[in-house]
Amino acid sequence: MPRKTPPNRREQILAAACDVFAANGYAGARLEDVAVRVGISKSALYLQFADKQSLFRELIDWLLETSLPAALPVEMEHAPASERLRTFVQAGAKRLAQGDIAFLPRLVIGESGNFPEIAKTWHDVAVSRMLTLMETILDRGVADGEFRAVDTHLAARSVAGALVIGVLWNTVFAPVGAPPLDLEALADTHVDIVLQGLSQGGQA
Amino acid sequence: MPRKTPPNRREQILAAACDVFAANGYAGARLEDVAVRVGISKSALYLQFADKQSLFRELIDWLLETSLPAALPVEMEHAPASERLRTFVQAGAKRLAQGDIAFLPRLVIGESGNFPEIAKTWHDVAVSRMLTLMETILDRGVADGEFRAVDTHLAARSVAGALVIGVLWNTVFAPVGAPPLDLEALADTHVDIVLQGLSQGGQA
Amino acid sequence: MPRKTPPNRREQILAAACDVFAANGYAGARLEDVAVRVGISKSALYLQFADKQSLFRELIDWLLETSLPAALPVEMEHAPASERLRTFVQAGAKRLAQGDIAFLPRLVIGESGNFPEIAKTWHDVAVSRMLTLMETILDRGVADGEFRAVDTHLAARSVAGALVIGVLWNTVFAPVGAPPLDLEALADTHVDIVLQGLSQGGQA
Amino acid sequence: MPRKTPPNRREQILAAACDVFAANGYAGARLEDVAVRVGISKSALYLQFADKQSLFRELIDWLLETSLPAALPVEMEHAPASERLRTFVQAGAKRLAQGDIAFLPRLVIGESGNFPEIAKTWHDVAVSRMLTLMETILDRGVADGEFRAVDTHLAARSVAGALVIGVLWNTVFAPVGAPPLDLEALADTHVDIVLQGLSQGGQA
DNA sequence: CATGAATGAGACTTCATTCAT
DNA sequence: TATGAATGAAGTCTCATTCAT
Repeated sequence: MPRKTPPNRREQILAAACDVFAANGYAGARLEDVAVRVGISKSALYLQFADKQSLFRELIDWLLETSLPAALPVEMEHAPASERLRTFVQAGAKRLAQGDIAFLPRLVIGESGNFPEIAKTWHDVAVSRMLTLMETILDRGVADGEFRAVDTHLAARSVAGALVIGVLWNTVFAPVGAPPLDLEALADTHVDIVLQGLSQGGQA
Repeated sequence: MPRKTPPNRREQILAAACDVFAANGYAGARLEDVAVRVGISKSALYLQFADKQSLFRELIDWLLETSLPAALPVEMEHAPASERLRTFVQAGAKRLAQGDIAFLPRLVIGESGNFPEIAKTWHDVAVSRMLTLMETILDRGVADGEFRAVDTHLAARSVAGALVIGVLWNTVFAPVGAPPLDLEALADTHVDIVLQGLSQGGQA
Repeated sequence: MPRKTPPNRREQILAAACDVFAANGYAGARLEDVAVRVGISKSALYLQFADKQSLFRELIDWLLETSLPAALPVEMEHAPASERLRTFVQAGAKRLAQGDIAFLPRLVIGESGNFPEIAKTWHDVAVSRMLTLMETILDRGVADGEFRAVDTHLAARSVAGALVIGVLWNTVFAPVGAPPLDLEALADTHVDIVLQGLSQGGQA
Repeated sequence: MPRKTPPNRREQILAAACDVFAANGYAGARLEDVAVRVGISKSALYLQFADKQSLFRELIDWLLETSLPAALPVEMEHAPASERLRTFVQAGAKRLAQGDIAFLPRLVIGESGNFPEIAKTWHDVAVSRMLTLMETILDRGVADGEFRAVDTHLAARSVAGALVIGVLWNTVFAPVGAPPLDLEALADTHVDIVLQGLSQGGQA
C-alpha cells in the first residue's frame, strides 16, 4: 500500500487555503503560501486540485458542507414560535461565535463579484435555506396568533440582520481595533426586542 | 488651445476607478481599465495618483466624503425618540437604495483583509459615527422613559443590522438571480417591529 | 511623435522567431530566446503578439507572404511546355537554394501534427498553388501534343518531388554531415530526365 | 503468479511511444500519455528506459530495425536495370502505403533540429542505404548501355523524390483535407516517366 | 501635460524525473 | 518489479510602474 500521503491531504490543503484566501482574497492569495503552510511543494497542490479556481471553489463547497450541518439547530417542532425563534437565533450566534467560519461571509461577499457562482451557491445552500427556516417559524407564529401579522419575508431578514452585522463587525472592524461584539449578547438583546416587537397587542 | 487637463480630471479617474474596483476587487482591478474608461493613458493616471494603492485609498476617502454628508439625516433634536429612530432608519434605507454607494460595503468588506487602514477609516468615519448617533437616540429614548431599558450599544447594532443585510443582499445575491430586496419596505417592517419591541410595557 | 520603437519591430521579432522556431520547433522554442535575439524583454513581445501561438502562426503567414511572390516564376505564356517546365523547375530550385526559406518545409512538416491549420494554410497557399501551375503546364503540353498523355495530376507531383527531396536533404541531412545537394544541378538532371520521359515517341 | 513483466514490455512501450511522438512531436509528447496507453505507471517507463530522450532514440532505432528489412526489396541481380528500378520503386511505394511507418519521415524531419543524431542515424541507416542501392541499379543500367549517361547520384534522388513527396503529402496534407495521393499509382506514373527519360535514344 | 513603449517581478502551471513503499 | 506521490526547474503570461519623446 504505497501511501506516504496522509489520507487527509486534501483537507490539509483546504484548511491552509482557507487561511490564505481569507487573509488575502482570491486574487491576492498565492498558491505558494498555501503549499508552504501545508509543508509541501506548489506542484503537490496540483495533485489534488486542477487549478487555483478549483481549489477556491472546492474550498467554499467544503466549508459549506462541513459547517452548515452544525449550524442548523435542532428543530423543536411543537414549541411555541417565540421559543423556536429564540433558540434558532441563539444557536446561530453561538455557531458564528466559534470563529472557524466567521471569516466566510467576508470572503464570499468580497469575491462575489469575481465568482458569481459562489455567491449563488452560497445563497442557495446556506443563506436562503436559513432564511426560509426563519420564515417558516414566523409564519407559524402568525398563523397561531402568537405573532402580529407582519410581512414574514421581510421580518425574517430583519431578524437575521443582527447576526450578519455581528459577524461582519467582528471580522472586519474588530481586527483593526474596534471593540469586538459579543455575538451571543447581541443575539439576546436582539431576540428580546424582536419578540416583543412581534407579539400581539404590543403598543407602537 | 483648451485647458490641457480639465480640473475635474481627478474625479473622472476616481469615478472610473469606482466602477472598476467595485467590479473586480482591488487585486483584480487593472489600471488600464480605469484609464480606458476615462479615455486617457495609463501613464496619465500617475500624474494624479502615486500608485494603485493611493488611488484605491483616495477613492474610498472620496466616496466617504461625498456620500456621507448626504447620508446623515437632518436631525430633529426635539422630536420623540421613536420618531427620530424611524426617520433615521428610513433615511438610511433611502440613501442606500440609490445604488451609487450600495457597492461600497461589499468592497470595503472584501478588501478589509488587505487594507486594514481602509477598514479602520471606514469604521471611524462612517460606521461608528452612524451607530453612535443611533445609540444617542436610543439613550435619549430610554432616559425619557419612551423606551425600555435595553443595552443601547447592542440595540443600536440590532437596529442597523436590517440595513446591512439589505444592502449586501442587493449587491451580493440579487446580481446572481435572487429577488432584490425592497430596502425601504424592509426598513419599514424593521422599524415597525423594533419600535414595538423597544416600547415600554410591551409583553415579552 | 513618441516613437522609440523602430517601425519594423514586428518584423524584427518575426525574423528572430524564425530562427528560434526553425532551430527548436514550436514546443522547444523559448520566447526568451526570441526576445534576447531582438534585444528586448520578453514582455515586449507581448506588445506585438498576443501569445506564443499567435507569434508562430503569424510567422508562418509572414513567411508565406514574403517568400511566395518571389518564388512564383515569371510565366512565359507562349513558350513551349517543355521550356516552361524547365524554367519553372529551375526557378524553384534557385529560390529554394537561397536558403532563407529552405528551413520552412521542415518546420511546417514537423509542426503539422500540432498545428493542422498551418498545414492547411501552407497547402492551400503555397503547395497547391505551385502544383496547380505545374499541372497547367503539363496539361497544355499534352494538349499540344508536345507531351505524352500521362496523368498530369500525378506527373506534377512526380516533377516536384525532386525539389522536395532536395530541400529536405539540405535542411535535414546536410547539417549532420551528409554532402549537401546542389539543388540547381539536381533540377537540371531531373528536368532532363523528365522532359525526355514526357516526350512523344520515346521508347519505354 | 504470472510473470510480472511480460517479456515484450519494452515493445509495448515503444509501440505506445510511437503513437504519442507521432501525434505530438518530441517536445509535445508526454510520458504520461505513453504510460497510460500501455496501461502502466509513468515510473514503470523508467524501469525500461533511462529517460525521455533514450526512449525517443530507441524508438527510432527500433522502427528502423523493424521496418527497414521489409522495405528492402528482394534483389533481382540479373534482371535488366529498368526492371529492377521499377520493382524497387513499386516495392517502396507499397511499403510506404501501408501506413505503419508513413509517419516516420515527418517525425524525423520535424525533430532533426533537436536531435541531430537521429537525423544522422536515419540518413546512414535508411536513406543513404536506399539511395545507394538505387544508384547501383542506375550505374549498372548506364554501364550496360540500357540507360543514358546521367549523373546517377542526382538521378537516384530524382527517382526517389516522388516517393518522398508522396508520403509527406499523405501525412501532412491529407489529414487536413487534401485528397490523399495513391502512392502506388504515383509510383507507376513516376517510373513510367523516368524510365523513358533514362532510356537510350530518347529525344529531348 | 501626455503618451506609447518598455520592463521586471511575480504568479500560475506543466512535466520529466525521483523516491519510499 | 511497480507505483503513487512528490518535486523543482522551467516556461508562459500579466500588470504596475517607469521613461523618453
